[in-house]
Amino acid sequence: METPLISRPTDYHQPEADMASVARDNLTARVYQELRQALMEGRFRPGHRFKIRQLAQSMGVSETPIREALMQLVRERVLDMRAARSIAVARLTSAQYQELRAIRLLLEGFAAEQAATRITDSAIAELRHLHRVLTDAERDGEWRKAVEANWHFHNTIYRAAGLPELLGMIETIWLRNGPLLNILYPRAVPTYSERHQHLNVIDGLVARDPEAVKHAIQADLMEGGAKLIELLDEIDQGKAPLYPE
Amino acid sequence: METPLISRPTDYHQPEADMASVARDNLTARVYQELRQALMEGRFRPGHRFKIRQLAQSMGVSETPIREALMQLVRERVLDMRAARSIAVARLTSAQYQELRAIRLLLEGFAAEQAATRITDSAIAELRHLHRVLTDAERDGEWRKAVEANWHFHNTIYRAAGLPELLGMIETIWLRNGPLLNILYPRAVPTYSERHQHLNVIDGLVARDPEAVKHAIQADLMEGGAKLIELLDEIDQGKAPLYPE
DNA sequence: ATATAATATATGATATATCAAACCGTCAAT
DNA sequence: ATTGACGGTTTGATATATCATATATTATAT
Repeated sequence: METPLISRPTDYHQPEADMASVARDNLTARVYQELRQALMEGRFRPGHRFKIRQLAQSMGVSETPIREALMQLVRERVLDMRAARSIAVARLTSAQYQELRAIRLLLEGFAAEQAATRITDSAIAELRHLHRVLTDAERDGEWRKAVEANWHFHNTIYRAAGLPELLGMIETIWLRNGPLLNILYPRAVPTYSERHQHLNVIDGLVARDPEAVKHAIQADLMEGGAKLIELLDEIDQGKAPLYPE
Repeated sequence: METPLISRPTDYHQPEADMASVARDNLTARVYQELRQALMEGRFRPGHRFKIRQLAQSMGVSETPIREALMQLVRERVLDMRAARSIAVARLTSAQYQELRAIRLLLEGFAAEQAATRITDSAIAELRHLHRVLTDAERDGEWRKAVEANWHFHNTIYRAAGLPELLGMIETIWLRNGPLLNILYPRAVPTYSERHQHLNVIDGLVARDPEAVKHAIQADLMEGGAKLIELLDEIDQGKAPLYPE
């Protein structure tokens, strides 16, 4: 079910044999990054319970860095701590998803706007490639790959905005959406009115037209989320299961 | 210099004598809240270094909850960890302040808009009171009190929006501004073109006019931050000290 | 007296032991 | 068969010991 996390043993009490290992950065940060990536990739479902000792063993570190990384994800509301005895991947209600989407419209719209005048031609070329990966993956039903390519597409734009604080906030929201999106995507594949909004985004970037890029990004978020919200509403009302058989 | 944090001893290994103490919530959360409040109130300056052991002793708990709370604030960029050997209150450059302000214009503008149609009359009455506290404090040069009243004014509006995710993000940004704002406020007291924007905010709320409230809030942020940015630019260029005398 | 090496100290990072409460299963009573 | 009490187990919470490195201090050589 859940793919086990890669184990990266680094015996703290024994002298390090591997001299090549640069920047022995702390274990908490590594655990945090691994968990973050795993969650973004949908390797853990909403509601999946994490156990500190179990993770510690599977990642080959002690409980301390595990606990610290988990608590940081709890603070970001990526994980949820209920009943003071369970740490689990947060579930998103339809209302929460919609609130986050409203925030995304603002933040990602702004980032897109800023990117329009700063993005490089090579980044635009990368976007064309990523969009092709996305559509190919969707055609082949490779949902995980499609979700990943979509994120890379958006992330490439937002990075071009050159606003690190903004980028951090946007990434956190995507991370919170990750588990749900990966699970539900096959049942809520976006349909586009006529032309895929990504193409409008690219056109706007080529023209260095902030307003056009902003609108295309916002339209993309709305069109891409419409089916998901329908499905989420059904799930919230018990009409559809979160995990179909 | 720095006011010591209130010590709240709770000997974990001894049976609790105080039966009245409800909800023995965890120490990490308490430490986190205390630090957050202290930072919001400007009780620690930008650059102030925290020491885990020292805090542990002054707050009467072990190092674990202290460290955990600090690391969570680091994750939120309220604190800054440099050189892997020091945890300090983050310094904000003028560029960072301005980026955060651009984000605030969006988020707080949206929150204000939403609040306009949901706020209660009693909350509006509270706003009138808070604004009076603010102007009185400014008249008397009680800067800390003015900063606090200003935050309560804004927070009251944003809470009325009824959007918990949005509120959390806004609070985090204010928290990040807290230390700097409290230190620099006396040297960068906002001046208002003609009428204090808070009064326009209140008028807009009374009229339940989302657009008016949004514009007044955004104008308030701009006017309130203008002098601060001038000062920050001077500090960044070394023309003015961060801490005078 | 200055500069460099040696030593001591401080501090964050990690591992681990212990605690208390929640959880789970068993078994007896009705 | 259902329910409830009891005891063991699991699990997060906290405290603490130990480690490694950065920093400060002292000592020694020139």
